[in-house]
Amino acid sequence: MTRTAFDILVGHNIKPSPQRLAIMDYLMHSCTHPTIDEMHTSLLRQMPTLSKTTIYNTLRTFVEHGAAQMLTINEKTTCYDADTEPHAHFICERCNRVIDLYHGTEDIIPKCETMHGHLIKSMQVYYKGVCKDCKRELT
Amino acid sequence: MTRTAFDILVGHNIKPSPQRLAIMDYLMHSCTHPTIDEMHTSLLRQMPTLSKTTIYNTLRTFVEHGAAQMLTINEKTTCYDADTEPHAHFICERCNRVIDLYHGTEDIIPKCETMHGHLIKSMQVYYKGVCKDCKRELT
DNA sequence: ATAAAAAGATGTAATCATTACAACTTAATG
DNA sequence: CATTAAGTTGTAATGATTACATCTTTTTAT
Repeated sequence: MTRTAFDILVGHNIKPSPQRLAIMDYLMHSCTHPTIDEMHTSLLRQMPTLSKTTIYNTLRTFVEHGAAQMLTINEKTTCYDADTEPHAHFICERCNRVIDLYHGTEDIIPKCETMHGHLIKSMQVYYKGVCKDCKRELT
Repeated sequence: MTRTAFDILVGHNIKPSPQRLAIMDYLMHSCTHPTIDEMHTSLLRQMPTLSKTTIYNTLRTFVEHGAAQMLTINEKTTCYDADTEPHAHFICERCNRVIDLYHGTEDIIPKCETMHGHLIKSMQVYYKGVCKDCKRELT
């Protein structure tokens, strides 16, 4: 039983407006960690009146309610991930793709509670380098 | 024997111009992970002609040569760290301070070589929450 | 040493992601 | 059904970063 965008929103106490549902649905089914601009461009087809401001507002809401995470791995533009399970991200300096890495974070997650007296609320692990595909093309 | 800014620059094949030396020296002796703007404001006193563009150029050079690391933990502005040893960073959502955390990264560093076929060149670990001092003030 | 070329620094203008804000629309409440 | 709150939209403002042309300093070759 896969969770729908509706379930996710309601489960995080976010009112499911048509715009929010469309944005969450897009984010859930995208594996490319889209930017605000990409989401806007793509979603305009199915929702021609959708404004960029709404996407900004919506994603801030999602992040505040824990329904998505914001990635600042790319200095240029922020991107987003609907998968809120702790996992690392890799960015390729050549093709700029952001790729999920599901290994490597287990060891530092337990320290998420408190650390040196600071209250830890979230964590991000970012790797940078050259992805598998670009590596091949560079030979 | 503490390494000087001169040593660091020469050791990373960066020509030690007066501006670069001043910037590296400031970065090395600062524990606050300064932004470009903060560096500019502070360094203007001792070097009144120093331009912001030069600081941007210089820090790009430092990062490219591995003499400093760029931190994108704060969505608002990029900040920098002259300590290139792998360590984590914590940002306080209340006072916005960026604090070094020297524990928690050892476990994932060994995976820095390759991972799922990707070539890993660098890594960042970011924690967010409320710092010790702000926690106390909130009681 | 000196002229030519390269590297570095500076200031201004342009770019572009993000935010502020006011007007408008839709949903909730009584 | 009327009133209020919540959500959406478009435009304008902000502010970090970059592009670029000019100027200065350093390096190289004659």
